Amino acid sequence: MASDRSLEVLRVIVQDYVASREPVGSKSIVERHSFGVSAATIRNDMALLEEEELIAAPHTSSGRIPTDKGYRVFVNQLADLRPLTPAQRQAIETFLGQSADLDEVLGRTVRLLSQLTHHVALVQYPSLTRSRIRHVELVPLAPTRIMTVLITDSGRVEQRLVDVSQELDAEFLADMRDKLNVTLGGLGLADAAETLAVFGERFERARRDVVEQVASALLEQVLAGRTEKLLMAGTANLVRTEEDFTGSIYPVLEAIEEQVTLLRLFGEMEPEQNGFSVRIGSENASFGLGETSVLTTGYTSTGDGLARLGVLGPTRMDYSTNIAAVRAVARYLSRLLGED
Amino acid sequence: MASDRSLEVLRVIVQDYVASREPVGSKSIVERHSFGVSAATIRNDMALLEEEELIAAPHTSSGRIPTDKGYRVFVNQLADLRPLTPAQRQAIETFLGQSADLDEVLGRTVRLLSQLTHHVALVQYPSLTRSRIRHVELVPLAPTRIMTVLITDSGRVEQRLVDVSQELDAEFLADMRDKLNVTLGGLGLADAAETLAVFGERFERARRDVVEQVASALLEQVLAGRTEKLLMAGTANLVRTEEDFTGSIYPVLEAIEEQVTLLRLFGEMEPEQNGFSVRIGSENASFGLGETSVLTTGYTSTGDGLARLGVLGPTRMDYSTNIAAVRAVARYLSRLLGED
DNA sequence: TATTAGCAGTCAGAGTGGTTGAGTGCCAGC
DNA sequence: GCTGGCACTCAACCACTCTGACTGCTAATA
Repeated sequence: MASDRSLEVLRVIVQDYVASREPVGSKSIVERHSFGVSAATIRNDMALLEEEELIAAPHTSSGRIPTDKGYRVFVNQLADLRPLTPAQRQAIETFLGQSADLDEVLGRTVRLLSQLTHHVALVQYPSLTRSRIRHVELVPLAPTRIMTVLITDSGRVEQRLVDVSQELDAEFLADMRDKLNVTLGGLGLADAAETLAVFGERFERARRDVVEQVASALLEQVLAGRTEKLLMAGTANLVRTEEDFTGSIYPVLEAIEEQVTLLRLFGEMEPEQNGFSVRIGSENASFGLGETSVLTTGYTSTGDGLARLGVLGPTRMDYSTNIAAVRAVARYLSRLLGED
Repeated sequence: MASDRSLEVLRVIVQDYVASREPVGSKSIVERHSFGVSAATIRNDMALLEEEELIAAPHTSSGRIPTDKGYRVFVNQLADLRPLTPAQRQAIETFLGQSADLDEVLGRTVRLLSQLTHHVALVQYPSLTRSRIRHVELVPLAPTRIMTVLITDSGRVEQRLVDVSQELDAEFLADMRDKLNVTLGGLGLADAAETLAVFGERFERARRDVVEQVASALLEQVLAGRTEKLLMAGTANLVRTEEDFTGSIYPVLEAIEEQVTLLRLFGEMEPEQNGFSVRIGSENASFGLGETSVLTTGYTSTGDGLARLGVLGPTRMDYSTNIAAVRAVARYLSRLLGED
């Protein structure tokens, strides 16, 4: 088993490699850190770490770099999160300080997180699955065309167009809207789906067809609410860190442009400890992201852990600082949305 | 002045260079194209073109590549747009065939255009400035907090939260909503702004404060409607064409992530001929996009030329094919949205 | 006057070989 | 368990040469 000191050696190797992007040698370790032992001793420790596959040599006569497994051990041991600088705290305050609607708050959040970490930031919209229907609106656009608008208590607004088979007068529309709101208001989405399926029965025969057309549009919206959405910012940062990737970063960019991929990834990120979750390098290989790490944490919108946010960057990243940033932003965002 | 043949030579230089990414020499021209003259003659023509700064040599003993000015002459002369392949037409049909709401149609359009051209695709939302208010909705979220929803005839939906200073009962809210809809319905946004400014006067003193809070939220939305929005897809393609940029593509990606930049660029793109507009290389230098070309055309949403869409890629791109693709997509989209 | 063939000159890029220096692995001694 | 020392390895760098793809020019030709 690796001794205390060799774990410490792993720690400084990760730190120095992240900072310099160059393989770390035994000599530079004793120079930069006060271990109180000679380079040869460090070499012995490094041999140990290499045996356990926590570090590896790009070529025979070079320093060592951490393996994915090494990063994993490093992160798991990570106790001291580097606290944010006052300037960073300030940035969070001013960025998120003003109230606005959900779209705008999340948009600002994702840009903020990307600026704080200098990596790609991701913010998932609060899932609709657990939220409740607050209001339904029907807007006539043309005699046989209406727009249905669904508003949930998480502040999300979904719209859809529906063509109906007969003309609808304003009165009838208002009546239907009121019935919909009375029936659906406050319902969870799953219950709403059930209710909508039989909603047509409340109306007279002649109107039933058209009501069911509207209801099925709403039903689609309710179901579509489960197909989650996410925001992204700072993809340019991937290019900035291009050298951290062995091949081209094209496939990486392609993968993250595919929202579905990221949503699956988010879905797999079970919270490990106090809501926080880290996936390192090859752990993401199945998503075409084998050279990237993803840090996420949950944030709450209405007192319930609904959605996640985080950053994505090269495996060689400053975990300590970034974890602190993700946590801080999530905390602020939760507080902001919790006020609702 | 450049002769007919030398313009033809320019044409094949652009074509071959775009296809091969390598400087084009006189010998390869006579080999690949049947000019019926010798390489020496072509060289004379090339000397002419170089004098007029339409082509340039990366270094003394190499072939020639087109200058930005050369591309410009080439594009202006472009008569034969390469028609889309049947497969591409098919793709457009199936992609845009199904009706859905505005967000989804535009989202699909931008992805489609990016796939057709293999470049970054841009789609501007129909501007709200010329559109009219279709409906206003007020949704109570909490006793002193409501959400205002603004729906325009271009199908756009804007939402905003507003905190008010006194509790509002449902009746009063319904009354205010009805008054708002009667007053604002069908109004252009400029007129709506004026009307909203004095809207409070219609109510009794005690309520005036709270009405004005709501009205000013709506006013903000009306004004915010002018801050235009655009969608982007296919940024990964910029990385694919990385070699076409002299330095890093980082600043390019940064520039296009800044929506404001692109919107300014779009705003400057006056339609040159039949709505189509091309900006080449250095013509975009002021936006940090001096090595990219942008092709745009307008599309119509409600019978009026409201918004633009287009592609952005390296100056060295296949103008003929891409112009055809942009045009075709704009035509389909106009038809689709015109049905409203 | 427009075109052509031939030839000298240029130069990026690829290939070669030698050198350097950072860094390891190992061993004998403390 | 730690240390100093030494032989060994190998990527990175540099200077150098060689090659081949071009052009530009000139003189001959239709």
